[in-house]
Amino acid sequence: MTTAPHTKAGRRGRPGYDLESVLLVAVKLFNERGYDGTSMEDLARKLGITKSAIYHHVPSKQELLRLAVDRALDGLFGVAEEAGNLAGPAIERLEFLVRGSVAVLVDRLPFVTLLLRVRGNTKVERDALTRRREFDRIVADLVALAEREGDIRPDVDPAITARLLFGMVNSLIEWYRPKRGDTDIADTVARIAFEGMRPRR
Amino acid sequence: MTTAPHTKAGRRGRPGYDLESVLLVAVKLFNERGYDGTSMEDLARKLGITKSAIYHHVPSKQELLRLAVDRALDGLFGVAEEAGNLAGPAIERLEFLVRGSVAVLVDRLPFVTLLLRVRGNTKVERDALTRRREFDRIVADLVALAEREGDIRPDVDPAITARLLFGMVNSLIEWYRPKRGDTDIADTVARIAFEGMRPRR
DNA sequence: CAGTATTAACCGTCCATTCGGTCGGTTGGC
DNA sequence: GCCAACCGACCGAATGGACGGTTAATACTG
Repeated sequence: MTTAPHTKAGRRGRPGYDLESVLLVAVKLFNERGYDGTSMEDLARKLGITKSAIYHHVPSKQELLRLAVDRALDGLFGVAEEAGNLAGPAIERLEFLVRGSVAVLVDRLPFVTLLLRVRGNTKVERDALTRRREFDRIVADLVALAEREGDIRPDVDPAITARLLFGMVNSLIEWYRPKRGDTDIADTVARIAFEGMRPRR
Repeated sequence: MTTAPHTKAGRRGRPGYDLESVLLVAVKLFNERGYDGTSMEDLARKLGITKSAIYHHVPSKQELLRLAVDRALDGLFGVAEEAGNLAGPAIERLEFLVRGSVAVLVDRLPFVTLLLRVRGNTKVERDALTRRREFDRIVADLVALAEREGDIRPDVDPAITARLLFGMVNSLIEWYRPKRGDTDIADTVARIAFEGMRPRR
């Protein structure tokens, strides 16, 4: 099945795909079959154009990947910065960060999905992993601070708590598919994470 | 860097790798670079033998993958069955299932890691995904039952609670590396999951 | 205990196909 | 007539896999 080239109106030149629309289809395909499992020929077929036409929009396959993961990382660092500028106890900033991360995850689902599957084979992937680890460290520091403030249980290594917390958050990419009319997923995640799985009494 | 062929003593034929030892190295490599990102030549180089020698042990690259993911799935279904045969409230069986899953995850870390990254490109991968979904359904049913018994908060869709719970559990493959002397990770996970992140009072 | 099967691991070479990518030329809407 | 989108032919390298022959251990036999 091919994807129709949805050209934005009011553009010069011959209508068809632009970089943005190519990227969207590419990322979707990368997520379905894996980056290495998707050939440029596969992508071309899906787009309904030839392989060489893709190279008019983007210089390399790696560049497609870079554009995608950067979009995810920029979103995550955006909320991390917001959370850092906040006042109040660490636990509240942490909850803000969790809710914000979920929002980014949902809003840029295909991009974050791709990011979280990067292995580190090439420079582009290693750079992405480096930035991602930076983000993880911000989270870990915040959890550690919240523990020192007495709002996170002290009998578990805060680094592990942070991992488990964002393990839960990041799992969204595996199963969450936004539907209109469903309750706010960020709220659900925050509730399970911060209030626990058991019923409140 | 090549891996030394650790032959078990008292075996017939020329010493060297057998299927098991090839599989171990292969799975490790698949996890580092991704299945599609690892060529049989890469694997051969790592093993210190030629590519054709690998095909003496295994008929295809896909078969290596099948062996690996089956080992993971067999482990998970093992504890699922155990949990099913248990008596007592659903919440207790669920905790048993979580602890058991963590144990399998840690014990068969490389195999489960590979399983959780399978995309569904080939028949082998689709079969694995089918079995995995079966396991997820078992978990979801158990969570739903525990909710009906009043031990899981009713204001969140049990299917989502199940996803988040095992999202947390499965995240172990991304960061947990067993070290001797550290506290039982299954216990830590169960505590965070069932008692929550906040301090007990 | 010598010699011979038997067994399993391994090598070298080859092959059809697919890979990411290049290049010069063409098409079609503003 | 400008310009972005696109085509088709092509390239060198890498891919998974096939195949026939070789080597080094143990097991069986007289």
